[in-house]
Amino acid sequence: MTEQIATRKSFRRAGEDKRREDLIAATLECVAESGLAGATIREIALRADVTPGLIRYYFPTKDDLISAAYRAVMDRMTVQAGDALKNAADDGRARLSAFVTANLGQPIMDPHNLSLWAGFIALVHADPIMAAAHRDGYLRFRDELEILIREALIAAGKPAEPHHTRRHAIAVNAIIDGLWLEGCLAGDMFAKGELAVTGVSAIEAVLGVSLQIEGGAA
Amino acid sequence: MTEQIATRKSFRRAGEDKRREDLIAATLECVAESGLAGATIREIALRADVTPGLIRYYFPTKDDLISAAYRAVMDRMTVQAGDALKNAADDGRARLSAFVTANLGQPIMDPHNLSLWAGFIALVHADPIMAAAHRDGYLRFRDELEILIREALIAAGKPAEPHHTRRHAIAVNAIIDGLWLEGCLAGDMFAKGELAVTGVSAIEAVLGVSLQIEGGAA
DNA sequence: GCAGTATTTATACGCTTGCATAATTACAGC
DNA sequence: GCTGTAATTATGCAAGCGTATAAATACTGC
Repeated sequence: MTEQIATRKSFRRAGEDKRREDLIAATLECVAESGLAGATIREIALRADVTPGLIRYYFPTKDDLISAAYRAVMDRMTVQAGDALKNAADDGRARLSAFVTANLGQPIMDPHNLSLWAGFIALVHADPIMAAAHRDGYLRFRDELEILIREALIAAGKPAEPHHTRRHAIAVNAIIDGLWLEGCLAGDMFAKGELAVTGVSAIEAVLGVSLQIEGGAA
Repeated sequence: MTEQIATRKSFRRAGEDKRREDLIAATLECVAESGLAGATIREIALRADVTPGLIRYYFPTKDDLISAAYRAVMDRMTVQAGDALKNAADDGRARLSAFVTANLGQPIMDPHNLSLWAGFIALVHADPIMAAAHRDGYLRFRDELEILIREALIAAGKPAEPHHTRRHAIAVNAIIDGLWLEGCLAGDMFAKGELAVTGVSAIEAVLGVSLQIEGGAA
């Protein structure tokens, strides 16, 4: 039996980018599993197979890490929704439909994402910097949506005046957010794909346009 | 100059109900001001003008207090929305419209409420008790909404089959939640009453029913 | 190979937290 | 008024938190 004297942890250096990524990933794991309260420096370090001190080397304060993680989640969701557009048909209606469906299905509509998001939203009220970060994200999302709506209206041969598309964007954004919430919080109460269908239908009604075109995309 | 020896805090006994109310109110103040993280036992006790130990007398654990506070918030919002119905006309369409408008205006659509709500939602994923509390509130709200929708459809002479009203309730609930979110987070970006109007319009489109009847309610 | 430095570990400090327990005190019933 | 008890305060503890700082180590350039 070898004497197990306290020995210093062996380690390998990792590039700055890699480390930051790993630390953010570990943070998201913690939050996903036990909420923001469970995302302690020590627990995060444990998951990243690193000692707590190192975190401070890359993120001066815990808030820096947390807000970086928040941005990462938002970016990830944006990218995931964007990917759905790449595979969509050219038609504006199909694109809008694909966008909505992507946002109301896996992996975006996920309780873990909600936990993270809610934790941050709770901070928005107290922290102006966080509030600004959130507003940026919100406006970016809504602008993207407004463009998709305009394209869908045009594809359907309907007028697309800015005054109307803005209001439509607000309403459609609400539908997506609201259903996303419902799905994240009580996904088991709905059949698979039910919320996506519900969302597309509601949006069709609001826009007065059918988003289903014959021989739809895959 | 009187000797200021450490003297025991004087106190008056309060009824059990009153104390519970006060403690919950103090909890809500804390959460509203600085998020769930700011709602510590000591800070809550301070606001309620009570010593920390007393909290344990009424709420065995902190989670008990927090979840009680969450239920209180939900109940309050439910009551406020319900009040709007009392003053509404008899017509099902007017009632639905009033309900939506109430939920998308003061005092329900308020950043403080959002902070509270988000803080709790962040816990739902990790805490089964909190999850149950939320689900109860959600279903109660949606059921109430479904009844209003059915009445509105009937008032408009439209069929109101359970299969349809359920889906409608899901969609309308999403619209209300989504717009409520938008308003709470960035109320200054919208004209007063804009979101309520947007919500009613969107719901009219989804239901295929006009909620505005000639000589509308006050 | 060797020296220098950026990266990582180790250790510890000061604070705050939720919770437990014992001592006190206001009130109710007689 | 006195007594008993329920409500409240006071005190303290053990654990966990974020952060600071110094020592050790893996890698880089020569």
